[in-house]
Amino acid sequence: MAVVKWLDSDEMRAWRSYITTSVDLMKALEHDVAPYGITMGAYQLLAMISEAPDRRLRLCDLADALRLSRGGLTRRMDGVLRNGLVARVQDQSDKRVAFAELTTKGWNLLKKVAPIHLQSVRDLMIDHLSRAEIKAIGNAFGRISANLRAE
Amino acid sequence: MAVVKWLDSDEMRAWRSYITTSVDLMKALEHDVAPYGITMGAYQLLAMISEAPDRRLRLCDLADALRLSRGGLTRRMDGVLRNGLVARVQDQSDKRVAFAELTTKGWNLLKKVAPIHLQSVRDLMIDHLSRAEIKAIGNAFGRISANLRAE
DNA sequence: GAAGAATGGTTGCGAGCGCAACTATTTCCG
DNA sequence: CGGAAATAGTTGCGCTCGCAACCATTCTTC
Repeated sequence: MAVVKWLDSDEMRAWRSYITTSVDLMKALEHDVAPYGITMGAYQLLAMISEAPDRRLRLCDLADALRLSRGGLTRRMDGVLRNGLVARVQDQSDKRVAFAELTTKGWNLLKKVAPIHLQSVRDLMIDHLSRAEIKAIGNAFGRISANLRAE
Repeated sequence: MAVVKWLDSDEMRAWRSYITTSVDLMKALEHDVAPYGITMGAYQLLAMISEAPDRRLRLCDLADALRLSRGGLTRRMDGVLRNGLVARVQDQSDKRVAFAELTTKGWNLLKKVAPIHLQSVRDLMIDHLSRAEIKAIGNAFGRISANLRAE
């Protein structure tokens, strides 16, 4: 095995600041939506469904979008089902399939929380970045993501 | 409350690619060290201690560095203690305090896994970025982090 | 120097999630 | 058509971690 090339100081700074900041950032986002009685996990679930046609999504696709295992999704669904934010709808043509569908209550909550969350994203990240940095981050992470999925 | 300004397409791309890629990236890093019988959590713990003077660190400082609650650290310590990678050393002058100290076994494992992890970081992220992107990410996340800690 | 506050660490409890095994349904092919 | 393989979702188990209550020790203040 070839000797691994260590990170130089720019690379190290990028890596470390990225890793540690990401953890802090996620906690801060979580903290900001907590007063509305919702976790970021549930928020992202609602947000995903809301963008789908008819505001419903196959559980399977939802799991992929949320980067959850199928079992993990079942558990996350438990919460939002119990709170009446989402309904579980059985597919009539393929009886293996079920959909998660946003309820009125879920939709109302999402409409209320989305601006809060958006403001967090601005305050904690986006508004601290120059246009060039925003583009750089979009490009960089887009490329990293494409490579991850290709592996 | 003022109307929130929605994200434009560059901002949205930056935000979304950052969020989703980060999750995927963490899982990939976890996957790459798993064959060596270690989790990223334990790896980061070992790495933190290894950088401290005498390769020992107060539990309290370790928890801060790892972004864990004190309880969370106790649990993460359980694992590495059981595996003999780290020793728990009581402070003699202040009997409330304990240190985590790298054992020879822990140090050897770290030496073995560090190049593997480093290679992952390069393959999955750093080597996909231009020098300008690396600097942009270092600057951007450094600034975001400073703001988070200031709040 | 004694009472109360602050600090460091652990523990019980519960939430979130991955994995593997399981059931139900559908598809694929000989 | 019929049986094997694939697909969708759930469940039991285990791991990680935050929170709050708790104990021990040290510091502060009068």
